[in-house]
Amino acid sequence: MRQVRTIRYREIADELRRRVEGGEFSAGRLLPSEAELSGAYSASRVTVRKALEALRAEGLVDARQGFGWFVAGETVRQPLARLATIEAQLEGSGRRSERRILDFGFVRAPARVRRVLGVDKVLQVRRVNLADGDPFARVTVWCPEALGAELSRAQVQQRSFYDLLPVTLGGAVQTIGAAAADERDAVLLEIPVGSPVLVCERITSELGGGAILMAEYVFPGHRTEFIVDLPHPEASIAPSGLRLVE
Amino acid sequence: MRQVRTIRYREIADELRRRVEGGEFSAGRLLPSEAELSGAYSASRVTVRKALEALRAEGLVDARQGFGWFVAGETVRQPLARLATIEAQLEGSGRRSERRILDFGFVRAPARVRRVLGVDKVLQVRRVNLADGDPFARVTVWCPEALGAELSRAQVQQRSFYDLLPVTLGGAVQTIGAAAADERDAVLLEIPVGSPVLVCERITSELGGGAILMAEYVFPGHRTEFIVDLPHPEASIAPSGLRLVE
DNA sequence: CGTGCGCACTTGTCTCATAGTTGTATCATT
DNA sequence: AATGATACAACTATGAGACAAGTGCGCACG
Repeated sequence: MRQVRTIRYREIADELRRRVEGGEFSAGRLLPSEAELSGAYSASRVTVRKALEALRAEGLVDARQGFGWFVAGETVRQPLARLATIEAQLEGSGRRSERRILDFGFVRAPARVRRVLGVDKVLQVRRVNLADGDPFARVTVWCPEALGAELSRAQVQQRSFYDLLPVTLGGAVQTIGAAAADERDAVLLEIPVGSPVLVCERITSELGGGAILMAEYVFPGHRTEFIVDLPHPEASIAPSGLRLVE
Repeated sequence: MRQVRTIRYREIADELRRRVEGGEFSAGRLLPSEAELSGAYSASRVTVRKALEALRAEGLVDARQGFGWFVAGETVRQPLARLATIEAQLEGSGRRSERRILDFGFVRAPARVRRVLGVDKVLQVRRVNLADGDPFARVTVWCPEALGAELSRAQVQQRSFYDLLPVTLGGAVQTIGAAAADERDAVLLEIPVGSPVLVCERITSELGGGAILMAEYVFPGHRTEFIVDLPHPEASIAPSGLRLVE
């Protein structure tokens, strides 16, 4: 029988795959550093890295420079309890968050936006939100021209509308639905055309006033989910909840 | 013993979340100052702040400059506390609701259900919910064999599990995601294969205990959407003057 | 008695420093 | 070609500290 020449980095990759899939490193926890693994498996860092990169190619793990290796593929879970920006929630869960502005301009509002905000001309900003470098949401925000007149493209890229607007926010109503990705969103979110997406619409009101901000969010279905904490399920019919659309 | 790599600020965030949710700091009451927490956890103010900001992103706490950190309060919990059974909501909106049981039996639980409920054998009920005669949800419910042993097929057809189970329900956690309809669900819901659906998973716990009921809901995307009312924490914060940290 | 001012304390936001991590080379060895 | 050894750059989490800005409170002063 011929001696099979084992390739060390594949052995290590198999071993690590076993450990990761076995749940040894739960979500959020880091894998041992390359240096530690190097010691544990008596292999050089080069070899350990090759193994880890093989697993990254499979989508099992991922790494950030200066941070470490971690189990990948956990969906972004958005707690749906309070009025917060997605960016804040991402930062809070330790992810890197950026925005890429697609377009920025003052336009005549689409019919529905006109009806909700009660104005004709609006600032419309389309952008893509990235989580750890991957596209994670396509967002369109509309705000009345009067309020948005002071805003610049650079400002909108760096901070959220919630931070920028010079008003006190009163609350919001958000709807969550499912749809199929159209071609434009599919390209932006790097998913196949027709794959399921979560579509949300959020109408934010001024404290004690009417609607001042309207936004549409499109999340890829495989990466995102909302999570709702229900302290007392026996309470009955609510203003919020599931709604049948005609 | 191998050293587990952790991220300090996440540890502190978890610990603080535990303390806040455990009711150690009642609503409106101040948390210890960043300096105190820094000393208590032997971490720098930077790290403590990162933890607190993570909790703020979740909406659990908030802060005001020169004042302190405080629990964001019960006031916001109520509106969301009422996502009751789907049937109750339908009845409330004046629609006729029925259930059609697809199958009813005691089986070995799927892996995930086993992990959540912590039991091996379960009662599994699959059904379709109808609104005004049209299918609008495919539901699968799992409950531990011990609890479901007394239930009959006729019973689950007529009443909801919430009504039937002889325990006091404590709360639930529900996730909402998007997916594509597989063939089986497509037939049941009378929609094309691959069309977008809302997929929800609800884990209900016994009062003061662990998970006792797990359910999966599949709604056709074109007919259903969730609507959520999001109050703003700032609006409900008690004004200054309340300063009660031992 | 009331009012303004300062003091102590808080969060918000910087800077600088350090240790540990991944990313990416180069060169030698088997 | 796979592996080992090494070096360095870029990045991250964390620590320590300084300062600005906001808040609450009590005290001196009018």
